[in-house]
Amino acid sequence: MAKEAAGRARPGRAPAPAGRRARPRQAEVARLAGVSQATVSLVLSGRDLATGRPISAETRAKVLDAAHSLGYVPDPAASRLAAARNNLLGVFSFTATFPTDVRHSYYPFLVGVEQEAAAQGYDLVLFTGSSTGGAGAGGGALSRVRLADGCLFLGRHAPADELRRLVADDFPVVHVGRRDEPEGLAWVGADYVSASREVVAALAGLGHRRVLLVREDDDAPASTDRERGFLDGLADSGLPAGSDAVYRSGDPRHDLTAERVRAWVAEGVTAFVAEETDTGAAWRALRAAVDAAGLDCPGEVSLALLGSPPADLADEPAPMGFDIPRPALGAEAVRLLASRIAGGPAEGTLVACAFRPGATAGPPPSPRTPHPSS
Amino acid sequence: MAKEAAGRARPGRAPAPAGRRARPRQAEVARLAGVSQATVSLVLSGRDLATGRPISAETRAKVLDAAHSLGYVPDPAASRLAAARNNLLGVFSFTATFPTDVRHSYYPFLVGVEQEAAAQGYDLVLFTGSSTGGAGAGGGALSRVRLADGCLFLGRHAPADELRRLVADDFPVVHVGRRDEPEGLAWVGADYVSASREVVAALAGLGHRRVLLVREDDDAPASTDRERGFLDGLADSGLPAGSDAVYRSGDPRHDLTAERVRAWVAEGVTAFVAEETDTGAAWRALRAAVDAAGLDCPGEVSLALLGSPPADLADEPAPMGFDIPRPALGAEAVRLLASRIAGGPAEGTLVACAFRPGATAGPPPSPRTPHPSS
DNA sequence: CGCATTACCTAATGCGCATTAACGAGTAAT
DNA sequence: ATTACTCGTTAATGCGCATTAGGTAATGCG
Repeated sequence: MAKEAAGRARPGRAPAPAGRRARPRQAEVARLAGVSQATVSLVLSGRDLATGRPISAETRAKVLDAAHSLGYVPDPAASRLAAARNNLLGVFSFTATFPTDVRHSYYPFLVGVEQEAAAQGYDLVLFTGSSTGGAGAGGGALSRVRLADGCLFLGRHAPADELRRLVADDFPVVHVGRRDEPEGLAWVGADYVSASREVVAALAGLGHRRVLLVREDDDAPASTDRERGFLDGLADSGLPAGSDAVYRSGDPRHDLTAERVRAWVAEGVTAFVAEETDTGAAWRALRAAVDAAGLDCPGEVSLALLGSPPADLADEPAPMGFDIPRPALGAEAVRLLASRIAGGPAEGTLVACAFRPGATAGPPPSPRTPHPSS
Repeated sequence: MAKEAAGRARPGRAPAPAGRRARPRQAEVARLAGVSQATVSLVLSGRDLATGRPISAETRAKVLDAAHSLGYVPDPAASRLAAARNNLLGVFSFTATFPTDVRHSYYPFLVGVEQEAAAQGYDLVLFTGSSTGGAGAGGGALSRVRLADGCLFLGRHAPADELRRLVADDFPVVHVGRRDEPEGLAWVGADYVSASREVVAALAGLGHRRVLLVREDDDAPASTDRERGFLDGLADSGLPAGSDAVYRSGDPRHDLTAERVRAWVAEGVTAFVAEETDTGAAWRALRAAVDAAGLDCPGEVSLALLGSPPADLADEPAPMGFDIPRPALGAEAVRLLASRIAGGPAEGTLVACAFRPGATAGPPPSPRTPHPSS
């Protein structure tokens, strides 16, 4: 082609402003060590040992010395471009700003993520949904995320379309939390169904025959799974699992009054179960209503929470329920992501929750007065 | 050289596994639009308009259409490699894990950082010091950081050698907090000297003649600045500013006893000032000792804190002192970093703190009993 | 009508690194 | 001694994008 024209055009970047000594490149290391750049790359990436690539110990030493004396550090952007990987894992959270808010706290997840990432030889990079800077064309999340080899998404507010897009491009993505929406999305989630079922089984085992679930008006998988587990649990124990076993309210704090609780108790309900949410509204409302109704908790009614109590109620007696193994979930997510990066399948994984006996449940009161259901 | 050999070797990356349709490149956009890749780059980066580069409106439209219909998103790694910039700002914090701990909370800074970054058209990327993954050779921080165009460093635990290295490589770095150590490091800091001085002036203005500073055994600039401001403030008001005006303890909780406080008061000290630290140890110890000594706070002794009270003491009466304008500091840091990226100088900037009258300081007790000092 | 502009666009090149075909130098086998 | 390898290293190439020197067609000027 125009090969003979070579030498005429001289585009590319202008040389760095004089006086600025730039960071050393592999080429400099190579020159100092008296070898080629390719050898430097082989040695420094350890690909020689791993793939049984033959590099003499002497050359290795020369290269490593040179790299060390120059203080060589690889350019992650170049690595990613050339090798399509740079050992970086992205973590994307869609909180308002930084994932620093303790209430929404992703923190426990992140602990597990961090540990497992380190174990797998990955470094972490965090992205947030808020900064909608001016990164040229394209959506905010989409572009930044590709700096890393793969990305974890936290929180139910992960925008479906961006996720869909990443999945379509076959970019390794793992969502923390069960999620069906974008077909082909990998996720890890807590097994709310089994855990909720277990809680109901425990209550039934204590002798409760009428158990009521209090939930908010939200159709996230996290909520529906709990309800399903609850109903399954009732069915398991042969208890009535009709729709009147679930009380659903958009504003429990308002709707869940002491009178209502008393009415339920009069009908024969001996145990209440609340779903866990960000705010813990259902649980708070339930506790408050039971208190207001003057009912003794482990004595007259039993309570359970399908999750962990909010942080600010940590000093109250632990409710019966289950704990989400958040660090384990995070770690599992990293493992799955690593597998995806390596070309593994995009599967969904459930992690079991730990049952918590707590101190808010006991046998139903008195010689059980049979209330003929219906 | 071996130019005639061209065509024989066919290295480079293996083509993507069949079936995986990859993310679109500029080349695809170009093909669809019927123009060259270079034109696509020009149009999409807006460099045509900015630099008065002549691109016909028709071509622009064709390119933009094509890009949109393909859902093109730029690869940040490639951008960074080619242009040495990708509109990403790094934020590096050296907390144990993620910057989620409320106590060390960098949160207020980050709020400002985030706002200003968005305003300047940058997106943010967070790094943490903990993940010491296996990113090949080289230090953890050093490599990751270069993904971004520049980086903010938070916290006094930023490792000096890595910072030095980045500065030496002329990588744009701004440290949040005054810092002299690596020569040529840009920083933004709060003006503790002036603020502390102001607090002392306020106490002197109330009539106090003997004021004592309680500080921890730490030589970070944040501490020494406060001491200097304190001493300057004493000098300003003509008060004795000898070394006995400062009580320094490695473990205030232990050393700062009620007896000691009583002794100081007997010597004529009427006001105490504590430095602010991560833990708030000095302030806690001071409060506790004064309480234990049975001294009424605004009445018999005045107290001041050179900073903001720890979060868990937020409901106590606000101490006299000053507040660090953390969001403003964060914003200023971003401005400075942007300037550095654009080639600006590596300067240090002080931001003024806001004086807080509080409720822990009043006039000294009684008809001032002149205690001949010494 | 010939030459200089001007307006638009493209070819060519490199950023820093990973990858791989191929080559030179030994060594073993035939 | 020639072939057949193995070992150690390098040259060449491209990742996806930005950049810049030209090139080409349309226009201005005398």
